[in-house]
Amino acid sequence: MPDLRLTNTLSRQQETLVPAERTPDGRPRLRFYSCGPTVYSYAHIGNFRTFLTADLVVRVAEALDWSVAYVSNITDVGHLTNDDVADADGEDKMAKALRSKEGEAFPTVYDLARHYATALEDDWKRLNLRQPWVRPRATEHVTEQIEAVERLIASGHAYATDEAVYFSVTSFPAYGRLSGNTLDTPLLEAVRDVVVDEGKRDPRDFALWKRDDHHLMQWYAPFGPDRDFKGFPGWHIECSAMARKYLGDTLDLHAGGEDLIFPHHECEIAQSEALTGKPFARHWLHTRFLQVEGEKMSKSKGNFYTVRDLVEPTEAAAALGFPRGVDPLALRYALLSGQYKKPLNFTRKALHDSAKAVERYRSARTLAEAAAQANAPGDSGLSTALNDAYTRTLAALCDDLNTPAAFAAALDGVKAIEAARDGMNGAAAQAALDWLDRTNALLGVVVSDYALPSAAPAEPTGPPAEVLALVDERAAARAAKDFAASDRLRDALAALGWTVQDTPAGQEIVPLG
RNA sequence: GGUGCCGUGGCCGAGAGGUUAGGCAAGGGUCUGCAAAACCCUGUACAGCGGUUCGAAUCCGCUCGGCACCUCCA
Repeated sequence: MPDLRLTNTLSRQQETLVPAERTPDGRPRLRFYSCGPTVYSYAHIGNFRTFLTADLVVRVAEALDWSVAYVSNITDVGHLTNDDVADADGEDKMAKALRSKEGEAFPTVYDLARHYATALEDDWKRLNLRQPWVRPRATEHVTEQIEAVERLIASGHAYATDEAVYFSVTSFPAYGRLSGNTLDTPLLEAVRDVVVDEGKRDPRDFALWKRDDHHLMQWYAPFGPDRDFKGFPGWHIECSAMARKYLGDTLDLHAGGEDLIFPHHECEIAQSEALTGKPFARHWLHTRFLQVEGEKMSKSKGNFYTVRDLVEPTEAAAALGFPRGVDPLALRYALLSGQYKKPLNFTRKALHDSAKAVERYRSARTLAEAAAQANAPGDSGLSTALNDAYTRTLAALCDDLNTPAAFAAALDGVKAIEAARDGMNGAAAQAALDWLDRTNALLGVVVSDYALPSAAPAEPTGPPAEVLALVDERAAARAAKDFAASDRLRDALAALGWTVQDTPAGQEIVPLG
């Protein structure tokens, strides 16, 4: 088994990921936490690029026969748009979403959060991501967060003002180790010094809890002199609390988008390590941003896509050349087509390329299934080439999740199956199916693990009778070698929206577009 | 201003001091009534300018361009 090497943001170098713990039967046990989204709207494809990075780690770990404890949270507490400002004038994004046009459908923020959390899980399945072992929600772990804050206050790492509880950054000298924004960085102080709270001791301190009895979500917390601090938790503390609850004091791996390096992950490290005295995560993995057609994805530029925008038959999908919606596995392929540690340019063309690639896997599978059915005698001549392709695919993924190299290696396997298409005996077909399963376990682009949600467009039930009549007529014309008539009929079919192709098995009709 | 990262052929995207990445597109061919599909062949790229080296896309410096974070953000 190859080593799994990943770039560690802490050292900015590739390091071999070695789980600290083993299961009773001696397998490595990976403790892995991946930051999920705030559920105030539908997750976009950039979010999913990050989740796909985590998904690959899980798949590779499974292929290496590790036991994987994979936790991916949902942030369903609305946090102020300015995390350091403790006054209640700032509006949090969940509250903002509730007041938006889409938000009118929801009676409360809780309903809104529930809706978008469900949507996230649907999209998760559409893109064929592995389910986490636990998907904890911030609102269901407020007790754990309050306990963590209490302990931080007790140990002198945090203090309460009239308005909030802050983590004292100077009490944790290693602050800045992850991002490079260390305590001697002069502007960190200047930029964060926009706080109106007079009681804040250092402008760089960040909030663990905010007192706010107007916030849409609020809980009683025993902070402050009167031990009555009705309010809501700071953004960073939820991950520290939930990671610790499910995975213990020290994680093997913690992942997220590159924007989380600072302040979110930096603050998590400070809180967690101040709390436990132990290293929080041994390895940090961050996914670079996705761009669309060479530009930053943004709603104002019209290049902002959610998964459902592309997968369902929407105007957005049609504008990209997919009137019936993009094959979810093609979208998955496109989002994996670049290595996580480099920016990826998501383009219309890349999406079309990906759709073709996914189609090749699918047709290889069809070929193999047919040959398995026929089950002609003979030895498999395919096993060696396919085993080699698998080994190289896995090796590429172990080399810092090098997905382009992995896809290149896997495609060699597809080619081997295509080349064997006519002479494939039963043994070769079994080898092909086996290889497709193993490769699918690694990359997830051959078939989905999930029955697609009902939103998946139903395939048309077949061509209408008039089309079938023309096809029959054309078969007759071809049999009579009346090719002029045959070509006229092909044009007639095209006018009805169908393409006809001649294959060794006869005519094949597919809808245009 | 600070912190971190990137710039490869028509497009997407690996590689990383001396040996073909790969895909898609394009051109040529085989096959087919014609198409389609499939298969075979073809491209010669590393932002610019200096430097180190026998040798640099790969190391160093500068310049230009882009991205992220420093304020909610995957």
